[in-house]
Amino acid sequence: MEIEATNFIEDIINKDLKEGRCDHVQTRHPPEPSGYLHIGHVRNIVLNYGLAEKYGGICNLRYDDTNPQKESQEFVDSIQDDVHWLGYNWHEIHYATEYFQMNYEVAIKLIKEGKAYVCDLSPEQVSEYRGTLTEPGKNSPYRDRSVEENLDLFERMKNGEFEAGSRCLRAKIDMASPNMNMRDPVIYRIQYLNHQRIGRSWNIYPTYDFSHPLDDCYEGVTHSICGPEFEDHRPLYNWVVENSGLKNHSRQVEYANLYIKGAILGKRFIKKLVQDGLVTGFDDPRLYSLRGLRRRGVLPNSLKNFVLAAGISKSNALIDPEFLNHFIRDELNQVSKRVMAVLNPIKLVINNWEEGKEEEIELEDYPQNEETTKRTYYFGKTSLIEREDFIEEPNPKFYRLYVGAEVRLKGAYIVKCTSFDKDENGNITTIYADYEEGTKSGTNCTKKVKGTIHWINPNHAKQVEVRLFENLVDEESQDEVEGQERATGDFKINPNSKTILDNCYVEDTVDYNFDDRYQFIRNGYFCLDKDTTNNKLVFNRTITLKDTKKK
RNA sequence: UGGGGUGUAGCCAAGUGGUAAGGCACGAGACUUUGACUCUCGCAUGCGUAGGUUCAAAUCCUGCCACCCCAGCCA
Repeated sequence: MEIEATNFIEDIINKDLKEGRCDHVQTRHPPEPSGYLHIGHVRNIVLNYGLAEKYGGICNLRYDDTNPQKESQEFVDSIQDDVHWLGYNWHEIHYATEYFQMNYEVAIKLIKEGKAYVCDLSPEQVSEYRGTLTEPGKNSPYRDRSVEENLDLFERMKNGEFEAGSRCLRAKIDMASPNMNMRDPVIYRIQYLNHQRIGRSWNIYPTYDFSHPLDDCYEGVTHSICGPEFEDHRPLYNWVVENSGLKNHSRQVEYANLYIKGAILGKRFIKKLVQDGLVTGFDDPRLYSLRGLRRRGVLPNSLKNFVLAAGISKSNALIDPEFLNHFIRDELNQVSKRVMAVLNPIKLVINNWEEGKEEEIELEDYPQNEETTKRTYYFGKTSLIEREDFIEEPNPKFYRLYVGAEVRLKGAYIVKCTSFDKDENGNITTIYADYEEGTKSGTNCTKKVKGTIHWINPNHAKQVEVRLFENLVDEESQDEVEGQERATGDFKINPNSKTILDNCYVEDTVDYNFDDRYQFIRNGYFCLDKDTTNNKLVFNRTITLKDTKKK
């Protein structure tokens, strides 16, 4: 399924193209390598790579690696891997740190033109001088230093002569601006850190506000697409570009964030879950990290279709998880191999079936496709069926097994339940039924029954481990995790978020592969997990089937 | 509180002066060797709110309300 969607960003691009503000489209995907990618990043990735693709332009991957305090090589590697998994390719790969010399030269130009100055105020003082939301700031006493002194001081900052935090370079704009970002923003700070890519080669680091617009211009970016939090940085973005003397003028376009109700997003929250041992790692299947989703069995196109269908607007969206689930199911339904598996087995014995006799039956691998392959399976006297497919006390809304009820065994015969055994503790141990001749599936049997259940022949079964997942966050505290910033860590973890069943059976007639997706009839969509316990196959349930059972 | 942004159904979201697209969810029915899938039908006299302009307003104007972002030498 290909989702076609246009949005306001394309309107802007079309207008720019039409009015000659640009003659091509170039975007960039600018992650900071400070965490693993999660579903909230997919929209940005789809937009940047997708728009470039759509307009025949290019999209570079550019790491915004200007703050070594939060970054590491682990994250730069994982980001590339995740982008590839989503099916995108960058044109070139760049790092903000590549442009440090060029950034530095622009800074020198600004100083020479009296548009930037070295400030000796401490971080606390800078904050004090900045004023508040309602009161204007006041000028730094160092604001009017001579060009020569600024040049000298900046050079010495670069040479590592001053303590970190003791001085910084600031753009000289307007301390009384109602926009806090324009009150002489810091554009360079001193940091003596070992950067993952450039080591200790620089003692001064440009801030995002300074490097980002410049880097966009160097690369020839036409549309710099970013989150809503940068909307009031746009005047600063433009100030930097206009005062840089660079030819290319990129345009910053903001769009709103996308959140999923009940999902914990945000790098720092996911990190906390991992650190606290509440999840097994960044690829825990319960997480909405790309790694987690992937291990859970979600296919990348489902994610793309989801963000495309959700649309792009300027109002922050808190989306119902069922909306995502729909796209996950939709794709899985098309590609999954149908297989019978019993998760919670109970024995079913056919009274009127000859002991030891097995009959070949035919099952379709992909009944959702016209030209499906088929496989042979075996029906015998004893089967394993799902415990919940039998009920002791009949209920009019229940149309599976109870004494006297008729049900079809998928691919085989219609059977009628006759009795059941209980052990001394009152647990049901065996169910008995009669099969009806002439009702085999695929023959021209006209008899119809309400229910069809799946089963496993224990002589042709693999015992496997199955992992079922539910929402990580306790439902009652879901409201507290609505938005990324609101997820303060107060949420409760759902103790049932992960269930491991180790007494499950699947047909042994199927070849199981890591890349394949399976629908266990009536039990949901599954994929193989890399972990194996006791040499048993381990299946993760990606998602359940839609449940429309009448209550 | 100064500035910026956003308010269309339970959740997303089209709409740009001509009488409220679409998807998810939900409800009813058909089909069915999966209570899945598929199909059919239903689902806003209403567009945050109060006024105003107009033959005509979700769209234009004015006031008000709600939510989000900004006072890092983070991005």
